[in-house]
Amino acid sequence: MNNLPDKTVERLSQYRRSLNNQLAKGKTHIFSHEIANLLHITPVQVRRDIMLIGYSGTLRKGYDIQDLVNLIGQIIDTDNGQNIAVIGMGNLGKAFIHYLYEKRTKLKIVAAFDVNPDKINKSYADVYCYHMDQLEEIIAKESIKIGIITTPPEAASELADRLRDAGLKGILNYTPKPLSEREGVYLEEYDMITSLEKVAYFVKNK
Amino acid sequence: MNNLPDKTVERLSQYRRSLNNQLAKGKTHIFSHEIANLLHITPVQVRRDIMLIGYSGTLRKGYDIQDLVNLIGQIIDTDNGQNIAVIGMGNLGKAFIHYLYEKRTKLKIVAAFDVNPDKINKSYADVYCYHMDQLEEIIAKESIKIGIITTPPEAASELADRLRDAGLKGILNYTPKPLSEREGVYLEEYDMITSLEKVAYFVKNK
DNA sequence: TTAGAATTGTTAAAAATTTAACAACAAATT
DNA sequence: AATTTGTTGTTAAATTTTTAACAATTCTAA
Ligand SMILES: NC(=O)c1ccc[n+]([C@@H]2O[C@H](COP(=O)([O-])OP(=O)(O)OC[C@H]3O[C@@H](n4cnc5c(N)ncnc54)[C@H](O)[C@@H]3O)[C@@H](O)[C@H]2O)c1
Ligand SMILES: NC(=O)c1ccc[n+]([C@@H]2O[C@H](COP(=O)([O-])OP(=O)(O)OC[C@H]3O[C@@H](n4cnc5c(N)ncnc54)[C@H](O)[C@@H]3O)[C@@H](O)[C@H]2O)c1
Repeated sequence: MNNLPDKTVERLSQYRRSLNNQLAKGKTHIFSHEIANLLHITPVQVRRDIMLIGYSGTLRKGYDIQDLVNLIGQIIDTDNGQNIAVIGMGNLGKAFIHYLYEKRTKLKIVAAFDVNPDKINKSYADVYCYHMDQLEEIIAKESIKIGIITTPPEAASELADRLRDAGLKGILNYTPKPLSEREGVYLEEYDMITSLEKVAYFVKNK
Repeated sequence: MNNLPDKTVERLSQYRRSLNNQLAKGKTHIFSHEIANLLHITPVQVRRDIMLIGYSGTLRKGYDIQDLVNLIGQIIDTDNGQNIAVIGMGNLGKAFIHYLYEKRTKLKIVAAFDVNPDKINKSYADVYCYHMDQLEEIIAKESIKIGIITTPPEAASELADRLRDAGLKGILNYTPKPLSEREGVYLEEYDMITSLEKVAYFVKNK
């Protein structure tokens, strides 16, 4: 199950989120068009994605939500979860820690790092903040494989090297400075301004 | 210039960001492959996008950065900028306000809204936070056209209706609850968990 | 018990996006 | 002055992603 289209992988994550909500409401089965409504995409796309991961629903009864959630888990989770570090315990770093803390997911933020003495050696939402000097040590000890960069942009590039050298395999960069690719490290970037300017463009032109 | 592919619009925003950095460093001209490196995409894609917006560089000299920045501005900005509101002055709301405050862009956050008395009637990074009761009034007064939702997810759906009724044309939803489409309102969603699970998937499978 | 409605799974078609290929030509080098 | 090198702009091809179409099947209810 390792040749799924990129876009399908993204949607699987969203399916699971919505499906869990439905489960919480006591629903056990769901139709493709219901999932589609939840995510405002088309039912065909839902059915096709589900086909690609090799799951089958029952005709006229829909998909068993729990089964589907489990299967998605098998595909996108690792068996015992993956440990994550946040580097830069500012507004954004805190927002993410707080956010992930509320969800129970296999992705777990197990450490934060900063250089500011005010932030260090304290916990925020159960995540302990270490000094940057301990970066390599803690990454090794906690076998952290993914890092989220929320420092000021100036620090990002050097930091990414350090993370790579410490053995990280994935980096999520929220800094507005785009990073160059590093061999063996999957890189994902996000800049809010891109989203915002996209909205602005469509507001202007539609 | 209003039939650009979605993906090109997204990239234009990123081009501008990087180009401005280069300008700041005193560079005046740039080659397609340099832009490509900055964003880790291919030079062809850069050239093609630039072609689509109708700009021409000079052979063997590259693109005039200032001209290109100006042209991108003409395409994605409105003439006198666009006013934005943030609803929900928590960690994430603050992070965005702080972030946009530092950039000089035509997109300007002119108001924040919250229900918590601790947050109301104070300014954060020059943005004044109003009580939700004043939402419609301030939106009209400041002719706000775009809203960023950073409240708890429970509030999102009702809020989106209220924003639509108040005349907003674009909504950026950072709440993990996907909103349904509203006639006449461009909607963009972002959920960090999707990015994170995508990284986790590729870390696991590559 | 038959006809009609609803829903899945899948193949095929369409649309969107990215990549390749290369002609044109300016600048640098011989 | 001739040749090589580097770079753009653009058309065409390839790839990826979305949408359409529909056969198969189950349920509902006439
Ligand atoms: N991509 C987006 O959508 C988006 C949105 C908002 C902010 N941002 C960016 O995210 C980053 C953080 O934003 P914020 O509002 O949380 O800023 P912030 O100033 O609140 O937080 C930055 C934190 O990083 C720490 N830090 C500074 N240098 C460091 C270093 N070398 N190593 C480790 N930690 C260091 C600081 O002590 C601080 O705690 C900024 O780069 C900002 O531009 C991005
Ligand atoms: N999409 C993402 O990547 C991402 C990341 C982190 C957090 N989040 C989400 O963003 C939202 C905000 O996160 P946060 O960490 O800033 O939370 P927070 O609790 O710090 O902030 C929420 C703010 O909204 C205010 N609020 C509550 N109800 C409101 C209402 N009805 N109207 C107006 N304001 C109201 C609260 O007073 C508070 O100030 C949450 O929904 C969270 O799940 C999303």
